[in-house]
Amino acid sequence: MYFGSNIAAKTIAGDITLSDSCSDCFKHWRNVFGIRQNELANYLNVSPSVISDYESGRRNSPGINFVKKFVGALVEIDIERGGHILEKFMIKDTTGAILSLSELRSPVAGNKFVDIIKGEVVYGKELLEKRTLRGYTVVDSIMAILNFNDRDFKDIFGGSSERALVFTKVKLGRSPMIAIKVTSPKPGAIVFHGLASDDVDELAIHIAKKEKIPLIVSNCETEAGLIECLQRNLS
Amino acid sequence: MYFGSNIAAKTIAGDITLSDSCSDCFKHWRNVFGIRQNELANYLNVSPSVISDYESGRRNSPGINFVKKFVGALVEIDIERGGHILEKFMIKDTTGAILSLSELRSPVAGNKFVDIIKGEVVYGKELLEKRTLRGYTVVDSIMAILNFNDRDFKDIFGGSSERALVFTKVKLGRSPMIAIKVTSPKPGAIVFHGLASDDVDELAIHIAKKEKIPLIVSNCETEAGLIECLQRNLS
DNA sequence: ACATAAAATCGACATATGACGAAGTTATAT
DNA sequence: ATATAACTTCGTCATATGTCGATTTTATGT
Repeated sequence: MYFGSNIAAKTIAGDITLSDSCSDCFKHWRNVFGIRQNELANYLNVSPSVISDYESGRRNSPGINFVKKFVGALVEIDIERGGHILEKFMIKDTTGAILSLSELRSPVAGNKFVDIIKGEVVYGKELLEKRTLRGYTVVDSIMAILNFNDRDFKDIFGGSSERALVFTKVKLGRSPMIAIKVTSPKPGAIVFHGLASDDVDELAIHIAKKEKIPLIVSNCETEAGLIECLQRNLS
Repeated sequence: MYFGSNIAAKTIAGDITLSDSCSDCFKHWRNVFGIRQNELANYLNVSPSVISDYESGRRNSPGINFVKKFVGALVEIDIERGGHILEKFMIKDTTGAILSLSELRSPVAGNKFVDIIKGEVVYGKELLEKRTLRGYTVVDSIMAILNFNDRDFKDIFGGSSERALVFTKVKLGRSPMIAIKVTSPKPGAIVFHGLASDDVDELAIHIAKKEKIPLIVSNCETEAGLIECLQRNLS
């Protein structure tokens, strides 16, 4: 199962933005995706010369809106064609633990996130007032404990510490919190699913306090329901 | 050992560029690094109101040059302060196999790269004429074979297939090429160090041909010398 | 509550972008 | 060698950016 086309897009956008020669970069990435200037221009509803102008370096500091449109088009065109180029840059989950993963275009307020997942805050109500989240990852805690290594954790954070990490099939929540404790960067919020808020392990709460990470229990009926809530309400 | 501050920078730049609200993003990242508008403005030699204008969304498509300067400043200020924020986003090599890793600001021509590493092209002279490289990774092939897993390979590519992958302590080069064969994305060039060009394994060359990846043997005296050459000549 | 630091707002203006379309180049295949 | 597809170059112009400095608003610490 592949995840993270948005992470791939980010990498490409970052590459273009930081490059010394964004014109070369534009051309490079268009070529990687095997798309004609013509096609791209059509897709973006601009004249082909616009693409060429960018690729030939006529403008030296294009606005990020153009970069965004450009990268978006590469990604979408590739997806239309089957996503074979994108696939190479996406995360391949070999552990079977990742159930869902997304980076949000615009951040959500912590409180709103709690509502979306029918959450009950076990620790960190005040923290959530101020915190915003920019992505989430849902992992099967059983599979994660069995199969994750240190690097897997880094992968699922996608470079941002403002993500929610959602564990499903949680009994008491001790082991997930231990995993968090030894990991960096830390998530901006942790969600448990599968247990009542009263059942959350004391040590887990203790770690949450120490690390200042809000701890939430989701009362969605099912795992699938939780994932659906996230996907429907957050983009 | 940590690697890849440039990858961190890219992630941040990509985040800002693709974000729906780049102004929020500017503010977010400045806050993550704990830098005052004031300080940033000083560092960039602009008036503080410039920073505020960007963060308050007065302009909706800032040029990538500003983004570049902005991210660069965050990174450099953090490094001056000890690099504690950056560290969280960098790659931590737990395998001991990564000797050096860099993404270049501007691409190098394949041929120039060969010269820099005192290279002898075993296969793919023509390919190198046209190819450019945008980064390199030097790995200890012994350590890599012992300790790398599938994901480590993905990590060291940093999202770009236009990288050179340099293996040191190579005997014949067969196992490194086998590793490449099962990996994606593929590097743009492979360098072996530690053996004579005549000793390169036939099967290794065969794979290189099949995958259309130039295969180069570096004649630098020592591993350390090779790494120094790279660091001195490429940024 | 008050002083001070930090951040936001805003008018102004030189300069660069974003986009078009026509005309010119370079590859590539027949 | 020629036709065609793919790409580059360039003049043009409306609009947006990039930046400043002065002023007002919002935090923060005591």
